[in-house]
Amino acid sequence: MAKVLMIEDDEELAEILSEYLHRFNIETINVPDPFLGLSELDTHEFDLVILDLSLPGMDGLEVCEQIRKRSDVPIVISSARSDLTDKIVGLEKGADDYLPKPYDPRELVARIKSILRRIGRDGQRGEDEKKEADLRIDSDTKMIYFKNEPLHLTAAEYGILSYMLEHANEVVSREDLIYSVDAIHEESSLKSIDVIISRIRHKLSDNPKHPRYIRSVRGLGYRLTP
Amino acid sequence: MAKVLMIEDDEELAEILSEYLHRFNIETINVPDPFLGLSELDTHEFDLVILDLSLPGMDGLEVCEQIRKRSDVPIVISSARSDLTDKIVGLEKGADDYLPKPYDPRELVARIKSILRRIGRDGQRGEDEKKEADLRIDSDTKMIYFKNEPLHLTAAEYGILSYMLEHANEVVSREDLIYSVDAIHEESSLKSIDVIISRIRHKLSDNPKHPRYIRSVRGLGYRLTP
DNA sequence: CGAATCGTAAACGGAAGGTAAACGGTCCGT
DNA sequence: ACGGACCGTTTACCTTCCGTTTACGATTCG
Repeated sequence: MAKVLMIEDDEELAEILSEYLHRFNIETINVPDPFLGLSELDTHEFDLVILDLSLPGMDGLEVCEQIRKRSDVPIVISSARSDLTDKIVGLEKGADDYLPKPYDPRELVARIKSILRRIGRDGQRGEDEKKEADLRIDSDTKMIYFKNEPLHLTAAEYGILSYMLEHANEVVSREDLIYSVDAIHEESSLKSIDVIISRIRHKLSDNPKHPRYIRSVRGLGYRLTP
Repeated sequence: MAKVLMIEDDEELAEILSEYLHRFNIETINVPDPFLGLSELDTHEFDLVILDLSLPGMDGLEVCEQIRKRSDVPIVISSARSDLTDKIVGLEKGADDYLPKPYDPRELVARIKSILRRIGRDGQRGEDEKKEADLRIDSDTKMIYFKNEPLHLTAAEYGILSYMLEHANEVVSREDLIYSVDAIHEESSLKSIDVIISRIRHKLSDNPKHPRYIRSVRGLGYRLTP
């Protein structure tokens, strides 16, 4: 069941679409205004966003930007305006598709399915298909590979990353790290960890705003999801 | 196995009914007086209440109101009085059915089954199929799962929710929480709890008007049913 | 009705996190 | 031993987060 956030002020239309989409295994949450939509995005995860452009209180394209600022979730713009410029600007702001109203719901479904298929997140991840971790450590050579490319790490970076790989998916505190990693002196400031984490993130191209690999757990430490 | 609370001062009758109902997969707890009944409701969950109207110490209709005040549990009134006004008042006070004594136990069973069926909580999901709780906590990874999706919680939210999970189905006071949750300062206003509860409810998509997971117990605190 | 309680949006501010830059110790090769 | 490359550490500054308070509407109680 794919989860979709629909930001649409015409609540009746939203209801109809919701019902229709549900028949195609797409679950929707409807919100009538963009601020609600953004806060919804902050608290729940969605596979896709359907965004109406003519919204109260905020320009639709602005909403698009705001969404893109906090997540990479696919966006389908639906709009009564069908001028080329709107379309272009929308797609430039980060939308994945642009659907001029009125449209046939079937087209909407088709486009959604297509986008979800393309990015491989239709919400029904096959059976137990286990995809290989991007981060892997070779116990013989003591090298760490990222997407099968060897990483070039300093001693402290290596120490932290290997420790976190051994404790994958767990929250690792800065204290844990400072005591367990040889290349870091125990009497150092905890802030050193932050700096080295930052450097590792950079080498993993991990955007700290929306980290994929090393996410910080406020007040506790960091968690690695390899 | 549906769980039913029977408030009935004729203990012999209660015993007989209990036995009978048990044959139809209905488990009952008997209490002879209304105060015991209400406190039982505060501490345990029931699928339905059978309430005798001629009770010692409190008017039956008053009991009905009190029950309705703290829960939406279905109520079947059973009464020796069979005047129309009693019946009407009873149903107005929130009862779901009214059964004049004497009645055939078979009718009682039929009515109970009917009510449970209507609200989709007959307590017997398949055979021994264990209903999995929607909320689950993994203490290793410090994550709480909701319908098998990990929740993104802040420290205070996590603290409150995990505490309430440890005390599931009990009423937890704001004082308990403020004292037990690290992320909340003890000197804070109790109102902070309300706000964070509200945020948790939102993340659980729990409608506060008819909460499924976190219900407030006026004047006492909150109760979590995972 | 008024008073108490609850729900929650909004705003605030202290604390935590991100990271660039500077600093300084260690390890080289020459 | 000298100078420089390397890198762990500290500092400083900025941003973001989130617990808390406040305010107001809704609901409930007596």
